[in-house]
Amino acid sequence: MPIIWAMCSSTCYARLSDGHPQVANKVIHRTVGQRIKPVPSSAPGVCEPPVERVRVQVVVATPAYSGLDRSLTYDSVQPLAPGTLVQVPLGRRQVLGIVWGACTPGDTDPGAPDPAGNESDAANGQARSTPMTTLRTVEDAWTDLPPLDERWRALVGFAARYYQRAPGEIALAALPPALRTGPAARWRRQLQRLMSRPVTPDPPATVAPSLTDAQRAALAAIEASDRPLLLFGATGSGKTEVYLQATARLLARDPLAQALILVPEINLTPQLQERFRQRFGEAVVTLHSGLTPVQRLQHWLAAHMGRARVVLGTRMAIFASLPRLRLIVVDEEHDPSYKSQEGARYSARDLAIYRAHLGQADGCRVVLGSATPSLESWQAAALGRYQRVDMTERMGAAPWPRLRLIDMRLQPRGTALAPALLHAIAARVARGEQALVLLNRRGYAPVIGCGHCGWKSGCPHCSAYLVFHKSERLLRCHHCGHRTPVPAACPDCGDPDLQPLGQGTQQLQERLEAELVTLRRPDGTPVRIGRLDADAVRASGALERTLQAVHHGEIDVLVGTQMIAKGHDFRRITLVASVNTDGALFASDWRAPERLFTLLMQASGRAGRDAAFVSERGSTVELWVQTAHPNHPLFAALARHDYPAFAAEELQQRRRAGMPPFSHQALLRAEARQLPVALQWLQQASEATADLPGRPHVTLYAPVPMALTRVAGVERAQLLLESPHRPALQALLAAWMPRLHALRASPAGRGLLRWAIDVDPLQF
DNA sequence: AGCACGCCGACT
DNA sequence: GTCGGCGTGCTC
Repeated sequence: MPIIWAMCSSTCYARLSDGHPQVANKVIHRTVGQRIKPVPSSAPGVCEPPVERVRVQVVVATPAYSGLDRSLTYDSVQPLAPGTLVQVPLGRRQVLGIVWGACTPGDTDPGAPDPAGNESDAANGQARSTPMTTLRTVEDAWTDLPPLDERWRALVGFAARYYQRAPGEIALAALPPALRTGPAARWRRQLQRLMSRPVTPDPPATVAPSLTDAQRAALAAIEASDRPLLLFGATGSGKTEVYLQATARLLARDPLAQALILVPEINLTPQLQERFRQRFGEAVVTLHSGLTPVQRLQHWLAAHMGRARVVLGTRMAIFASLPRLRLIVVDEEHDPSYKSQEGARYSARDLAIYRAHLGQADGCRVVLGSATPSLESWQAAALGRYQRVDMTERMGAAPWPRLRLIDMRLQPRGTALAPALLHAIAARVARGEQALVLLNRRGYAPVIGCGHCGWKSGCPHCSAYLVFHKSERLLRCHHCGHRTPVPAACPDCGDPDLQPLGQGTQQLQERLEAELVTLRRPDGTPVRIGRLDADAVRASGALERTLQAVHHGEIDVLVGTQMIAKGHDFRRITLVASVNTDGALFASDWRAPERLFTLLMQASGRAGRDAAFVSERGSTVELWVQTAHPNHPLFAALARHDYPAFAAEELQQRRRAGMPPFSHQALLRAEARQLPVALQWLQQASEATADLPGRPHVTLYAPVPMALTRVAGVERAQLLLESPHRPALQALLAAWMPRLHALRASPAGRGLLRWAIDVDPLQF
């Protein structure tokens, strides 16, 4: 006992004398465990006397607001190359870290400023002079794995600086979770198994289809250009074949080169994945959140070791370790899912540009492809920063769908589906054609209400309505997950007359089933209505089953949210309809028109993919849109499938209003139990910018509650910053961060739950 | 973020 | 008299 006492901290001693045996025992065990355990070392023999002790800078997964946002200094018994994975003690835990700077001699004067060549540390070098004697030791180093290369670290460093996060947070989040959490032994086995596998066979010799002139021109431009390439190609114009052949030619030219293909959501584009597999076989790996931990580790390792030649993945794949990366493709570059909405809010598309820039000396190219590019990219091409290549011709497809606008002002109030549209759908189904019906609301009805007193089904935790899900007989909150049985009577007045208000995909499906129940297909079989939304695809395999059923013609009408507009190549669809369009047209979000145009273009691209099928039965291809604003200029451009015209119009408005891409924005978000706390903190944060660099060029707006103020019992508010000058905004944000940390810790931050900065926000 | 400590309310 | 809530603070 006396020995233990001597090693205990003073608090522990005090506890013992307090006479709380249980508490004291807990403390003793922990303290003793920590102090007595000999420090394991990867080179036990050289531990004493220290031979080549060095200090290393290590980043670990600590978020920016933890205060530990810079690299940590550890003692090491051997020099470690930057990029080496290490296991280090942090508090009572052992965590995975990455060596981030060059090693420095271990015998430096403890008080001397950190001599590591780490600029961020040098800039914030105050109070970093941890005395040598207290330095803890690197526990283990994965020296059998090649270190993460300099370019990768530069990418992570840039992302950290630009998005105002800790390098360690971004770096560690980019590694497969199994590496971070799994036991080292299992990880080593994986690595060895992978190393012992035979080398990836060369891609199968497939016959690539011959290219159109436009495709050949695009291919040539990819190889010749020293700028990012914006591939402006209509749906069905053969963009994918350009990606495939650009990749094939690269791999043939350089036997070690790697290509990175980014897609918005891999589950929704099984056909793209299949084509890459067919063309490149084993040389392709995927990287996305749907993989099992072991798969993700294997695929990541394959990329890191250079065994995978092609990585096909979602936004997270932008951080894959690819030592011989020579080509990056961002397919559907306008898609908002490239912008991360939690954690470090990075844009994979923007980082792709930077990553290609980092690899430019080695001839790394980047291609952004879209039929409806983001206005940011469109403007960059107009300014010559990107090179634009057009592919306007649709291959093998029928003429563009004709736009049919249904003026909802002329329909009886509350009409969900205009009779004319219903007839059109029925006519097509009777001819053996298919229809796609878009409705961006899942569930049966977005809200239920009391016809007597006006009560509506609000969520108790959120400032949102509970959505009525008829099949489950539940009211569900789509924001916090709250679920409750549908009440038999109004909770306020007891009236049993509760009505579903508005229409969701479930109701639309039910409605169409009822309306078309007597209808028969050409072969005499009854009509089938399918549904595709987040609820319908929750069950595993449901998505694939439904997609297959549409392909095989078992489903005649597919109702769904925007996910039905993406990527699928359905051959027999001749009619696409948007049922509830106006919500997006006049939303408070100023990017809503852009998203609507993109969605409707994308959706109409699903129709008439097979020209022969359409002409065989003398049919036409149509896009039906129900709207109360048929004269909106957006529809004029849509009728002509004229993205350039739409972009020109929208850019002109943006320029006048000083909106992106003519300005750059950042949001400071704050969350608190009480709204005033969040608002007041933002106000103080705003005032704390007065003397910051860049301030004269930055506009700060008043703190406001978010559009959806309360989610899961937390009130959210935000402060918008805007500047025509990106460096000014960046300088302000960087200088602001330490003050925000201080403000959080001060009395002003009392009651604040969280805060975060979102650079280039997409959602407000 | 984890993970600890510490100080207050309901139970064996 | 203990179990357990989450508020505050620290981690090279």
